[in-house]
Amino acid sequence: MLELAILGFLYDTPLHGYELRKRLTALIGHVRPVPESTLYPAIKRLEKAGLLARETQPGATAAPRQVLTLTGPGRAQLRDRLASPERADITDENRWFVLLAFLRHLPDPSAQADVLRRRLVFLEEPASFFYEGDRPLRAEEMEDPFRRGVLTIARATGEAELGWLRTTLESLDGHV
Amino acid sequence: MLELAILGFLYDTPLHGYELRKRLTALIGHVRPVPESTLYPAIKRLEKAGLLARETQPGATAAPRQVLTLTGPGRAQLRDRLASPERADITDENRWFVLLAFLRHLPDPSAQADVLRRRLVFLEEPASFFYEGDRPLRAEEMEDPFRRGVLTIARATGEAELGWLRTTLESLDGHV
DNA sequence: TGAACATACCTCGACACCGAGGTACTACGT
DNA sequence: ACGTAGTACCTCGGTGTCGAGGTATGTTCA
Repeated sequence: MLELAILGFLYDTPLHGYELRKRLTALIGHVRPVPESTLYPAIKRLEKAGLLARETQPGATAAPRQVLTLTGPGRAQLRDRLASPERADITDENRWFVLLAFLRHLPDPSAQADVLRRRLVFLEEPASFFYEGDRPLRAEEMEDPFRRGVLTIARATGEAELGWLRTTLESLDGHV
Repeated sequence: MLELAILGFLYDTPLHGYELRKRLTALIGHVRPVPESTLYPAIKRLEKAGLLARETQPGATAAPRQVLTLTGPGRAQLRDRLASPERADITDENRWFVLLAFLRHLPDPSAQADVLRRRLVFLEEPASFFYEGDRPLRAEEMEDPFRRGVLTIARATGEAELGWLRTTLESLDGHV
């Protein structure tokens, strides 16, 4: 998730680590913080893998900046991760939102539609959180108000997203 | 998240690891799988911390079972984690749902209400995912359909949950 | 002058995650 | 007799996470 977001932000424009961290925090910091001790090793990893290059520039007010730029393989890697996401990028809402945030970087609308369809298939799988034996329990039959809340909220989310997915897919397919 | 769920399930009834894994998979497996190589070390951790005890029983059909039972400190620990959740348990929807799944184990309705109020405060914080400089961008002004989708879905989820939180808080407060 | 805060980057160490693989037994079909 | 699937538990090793702490410069305010 972190690596995808780094690649996504740098795809638009080169950034130094500190600025990158601010943008990452705006995107995913509301859910979980982005500590520097996670970010800087991640940058190193991506650099070592040849996905980004760094260039030292004098700092605007303080220490020198390491300006990070995606390399060719780095740009290809982002498109690849967007076009062929891991299962967890589809199933985990946090990761899915990050993926959506950068999906516009996939050049082909039909490839974008394929990704949306994977999420659609996932959302259409019958799923419940709570079971009595093998039988899924519906919100109406839960006496626990908190578990009922989980089902109620999940259902509302699912419906909102299904609606959005269907209209967006229509308009994407219309452009082909 | 995993540890909270383990404590939550065992609070109801003792279970052996294999059955515990099935229930964990039903609860959170849809978002991310629960590998045995994560579960068994987690059980060991909790045992080492004195939160659960194990008792070997002959297996129903195969290998002997390790039946896991929460100890007194284990039961106290669950109530403590429910009553004073970490920030990430409030902000990360996946973790929040797990917490909700077991919140009924908090004996005091006003303590339950306090936890819901923490989530309410979090949801009421103005938050956006996307910024232009410092200014948060609204769904209407995003030309990127995917980012617009993120905002649309997040808003629908937020509204559904706020509604549920408010009515549930009313009924909890009514019982005090 | 001095404290506080922001900019900007870094390491270390403890620990959690998890794919791959192993062990051992039962049940069922062919 | 053999393969497959399910039950039931486990270790190992590579890797990612992250709190704590460190280094250095610039600005702001008392």
